[in-house]
Amino acid sequence: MTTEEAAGRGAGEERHGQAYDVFGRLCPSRGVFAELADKWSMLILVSLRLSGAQRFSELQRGIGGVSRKMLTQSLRNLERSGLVLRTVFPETPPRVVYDLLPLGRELAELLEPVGEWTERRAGRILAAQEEFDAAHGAD
Amino acid sequence: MTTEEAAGRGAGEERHGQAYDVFGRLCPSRGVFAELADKWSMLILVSLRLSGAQRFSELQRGIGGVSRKMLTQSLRNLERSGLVLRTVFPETPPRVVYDLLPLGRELAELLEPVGEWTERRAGRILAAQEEFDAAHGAD
DNA sequence: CTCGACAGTCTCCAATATAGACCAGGTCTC
DNA sequence: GAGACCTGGTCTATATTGGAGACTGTCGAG
Repeated sequence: MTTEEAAGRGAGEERHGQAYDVFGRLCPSRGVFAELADKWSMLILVSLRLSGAQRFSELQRGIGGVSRKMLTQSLRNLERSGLVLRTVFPETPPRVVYDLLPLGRELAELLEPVGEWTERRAGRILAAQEEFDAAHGAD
Repeated sequence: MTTEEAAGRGAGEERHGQAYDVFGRLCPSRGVFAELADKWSMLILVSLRLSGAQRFSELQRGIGGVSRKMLTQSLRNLERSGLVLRTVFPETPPRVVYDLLPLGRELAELLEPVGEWTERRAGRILAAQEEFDAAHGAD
């Protein structure tokens, strides 16, 4: 509990008396969650888990549509948080390899089923979206 | 496979011959993933799972720091995708209750451990970040 | 009569994401 | 040895997004 949410939480309450609470606006764990709960970071973690250690350009090719900037930024973030190890081989052309650290592997293992689920249910979801749009777009 | 990634994927390859691939920039499942893999949607799903059906203002209070705008937007999205059911009771004051549909419950069950993990590991991650900042901030 | 709750919507402004150019080595080709 | 090309980035300009906070309209409380 990080002070403020000791006061008025109507719904979630303390839940299980933990030190951190992702639902608390001011709780440090919220910041952590916000950093990791983004598209690119999640895809990076899952990609590293599925395909093993990869270099920058491999990741970029593997994750369709990431810009170099976002890839750099997300990787830095993951490195900073101790989830990913960045190893530079000072050869030419330079080679930089990224791999999961134990902490990152833990999260990647939780995230992988989310990716699978998305692929498995994508058809159903797309259908629901079309239905919704048909019903609400043409009021 | 959605055409384009049949061509050059160096790292991930087809993986397991699935129809959808979240790593493909043009794959519809990527869009689905991008919509669901955001902070607020994930917190909403977990909140609904932990605390059951809730009305708009309960969700807002429960999820510290959501603006009404983002809450509305994320809920609409979840409703549109068939993960969440929105029920309006035309009373006064108006009452709108949100609950998980089976599809949403599935995802929420996968997401809950991610929230727990974040809370459990937040301390470690925060420490790693400080260490990183100390090492790299003061070069 | 004014205040607040409810479930939003709307507008404005700041922060963020993306595309694409640019960079510093070094190697390879000719 | 000039130019093209690879790597892993950074920089910049523009598009998109996110948050603060005012507005809506009906009701019950004080």
